[in-house]
Amino acid sequence: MSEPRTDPSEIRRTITAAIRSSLIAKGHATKAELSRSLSLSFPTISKFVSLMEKEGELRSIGLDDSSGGRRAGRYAYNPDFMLGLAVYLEKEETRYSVFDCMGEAREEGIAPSVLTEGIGALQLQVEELMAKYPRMRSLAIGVPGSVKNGKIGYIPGYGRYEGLELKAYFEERLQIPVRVENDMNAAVLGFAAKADEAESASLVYLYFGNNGPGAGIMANGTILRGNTSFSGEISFVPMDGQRNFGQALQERGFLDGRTLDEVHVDAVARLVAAFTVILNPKRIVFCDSEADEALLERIGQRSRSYVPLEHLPELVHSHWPSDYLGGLKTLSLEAMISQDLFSSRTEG
Amino acid sequence: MSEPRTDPSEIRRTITAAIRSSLIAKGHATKAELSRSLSLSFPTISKFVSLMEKEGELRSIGLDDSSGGRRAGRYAYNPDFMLGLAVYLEKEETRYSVFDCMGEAREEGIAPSVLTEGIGALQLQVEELMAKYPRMRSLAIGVPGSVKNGKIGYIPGYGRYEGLELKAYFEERLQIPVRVENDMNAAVLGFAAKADEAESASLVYLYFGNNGPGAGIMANGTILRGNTSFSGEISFVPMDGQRNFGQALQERGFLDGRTLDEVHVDAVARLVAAFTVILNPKRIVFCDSEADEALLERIGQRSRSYVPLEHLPELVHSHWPSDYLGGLKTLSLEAMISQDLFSSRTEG
DNA sequence: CCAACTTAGTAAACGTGTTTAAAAAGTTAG
DNA sequence: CTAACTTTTTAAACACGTTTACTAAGTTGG
Repeated sequence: MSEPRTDPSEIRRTITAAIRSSLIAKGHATKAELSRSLSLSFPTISKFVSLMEKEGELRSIGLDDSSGGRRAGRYAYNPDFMLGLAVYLEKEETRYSVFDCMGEAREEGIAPSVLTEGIGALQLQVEELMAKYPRMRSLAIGVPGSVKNGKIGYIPGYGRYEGLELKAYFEERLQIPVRVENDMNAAVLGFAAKADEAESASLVYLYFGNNGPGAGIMANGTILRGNTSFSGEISFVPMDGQRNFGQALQERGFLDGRTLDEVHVDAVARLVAAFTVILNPKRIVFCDSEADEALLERIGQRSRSYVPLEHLPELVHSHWPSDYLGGLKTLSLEAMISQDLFSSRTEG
Repeated sequence: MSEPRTDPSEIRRTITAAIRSSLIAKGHATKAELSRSLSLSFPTISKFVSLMEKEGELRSIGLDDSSGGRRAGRYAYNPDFMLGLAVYLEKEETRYSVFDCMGEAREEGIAPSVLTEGIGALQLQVEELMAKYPRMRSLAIGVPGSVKNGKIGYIPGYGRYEGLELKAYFEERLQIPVRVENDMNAAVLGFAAKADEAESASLVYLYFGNNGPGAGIMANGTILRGNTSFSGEISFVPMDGQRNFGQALQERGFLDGRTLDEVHVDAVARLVAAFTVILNPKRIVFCDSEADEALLERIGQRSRSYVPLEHLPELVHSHWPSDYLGGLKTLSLEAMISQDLFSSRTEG
């Protein structure tokens, strides 16, 4: 009961997106290269590339050296053509980043938090940036709560955002595609994009914060949300006796901005084992502010008492804020890339 | 870097598959209905349907009553056009089922086990059935071991099958599409198909056998295999103290064909909690031979001490053998449906 | 029973990606 | 520096789903 998509505008959109994606990933390419890598005929690629160049989206960057015949023209994506905006809402502040398709930041900044103020304040901040950057073409919003289809679910401590259709709200008002995602899920997306993981990879991003631990989970290349958006609430994993993981972390006094204490190694190892047995991920990522190399080594060691070594995921650490932002950029970029060039051409 | 599929033969295959799928699901339809539900133009549907009728794949079943205008011709899928074969390898025997696109069994039977004999014996059994049913168009094989891309991985106790490219082996020799799947994964697919789960559903199928427990896991609509095909080896989930789930089941003497003992309720509840926290599935399915309604109620009760009630999955039981077979049928049917009508037309 | 209306199906024109043929632009050997 | 060869690009013919116009077949009211 799947719907084949054979309408011309859909095909055109797909081809445009493929060219954009390929050109941005590779940096530059010739028409022949695109034709080969995208499995589209040369004339089709030629038509699209020429049109996109005329629109200013692509730039010719000269001719290749000859490889035995006529020299090929080489094209690059024009990074000024479209910009993206990533906004992440935090307790104390709202952070934002304006960036181009190469991921280069054009402007980054911190604004007052809107979590207590409501959506109007956020809308003002976004509209200000859109006015300043008229080529803004997509928006990604990261929030510290559960999200499903652009709608905010449970968001502890910020009741006025609960149940809000954030994606629909901004798409209607801004007329650009909007993506909304939970912070941990964005981080796991960002890490996967950075690490250039295979499309079907499974990956877990762990965070042990002051507001209780959480995990972002990617399985078979997609973000796991679960039936009631409860996926990743690892605080409830049963441990020894009647304790759960959250309680185990707090016992013997848990961190306040400090590194994850070594006394919690066993609790984390049990968690790692549970993930291994259920998801069998390729990697589990820790925040580098919470776990260093030595600690990961100890956790890995301990995990081996629960699960055979050959099935244990690689335990790595990474910079959480960068991955979070990277994930939002990835989401924004995907939305940007799949836009139809001809749908809303109001400007000359 | 995705590859747009614009080649004519691919589009034709997609359209044919969509018509088959829709017609089989609905039982019958008119051209206009198909055109609407598949979002394809009437002339295209008309062309395909007429051709498929001429080939004998569809049958006209008369005219509808008029709904105010010319009466519409109604078409049904011919269940004799293609047959599927499901084979599942077990220790003591090989079971098989020949069935049509409606899932109706045409022949079912038991043959000697080939797990100790090797692949040659299996090939003979299959070829015999193919000779008897010349309209056999796809084969699904279920095995009690891990499978990835049609290749058998770890299969405890049957070393001669380990590492075998089962799918490639039979596709080459039989010239029909072949699917190979692990038994628990097939069961979860079968249950999902039967229960008509949403495409993005998460589902876990639990089994506590004599050879140790296992789980089939579906997340976001796809089967979870994991990085080293270790997903579902729930025997290793850490429990109280230094025990794991497998050991907890065996302590105090575990079942021999008997119902899951009530003394293991806490162990299962901890397992349920782990799944809830990581996958947050909609349902967890137990074999009805291992757990009855009353026991599920007790497990559910106990689980609530670990995880908030509103996030707990529904605990249900189902007939494992039926679900296993159903999953293989689903796989076989999918392969059948997506075949190109014109690729290998040797017969008149 | 015939005019007006409704729904199903067919035929021709159209749009768009592909295939095939030809031209353009370069390299290399003698 | 020209003949033979490569590779890139353009142009024309083709294939196939869609759109549009039209024909077929049925209903209903006067």
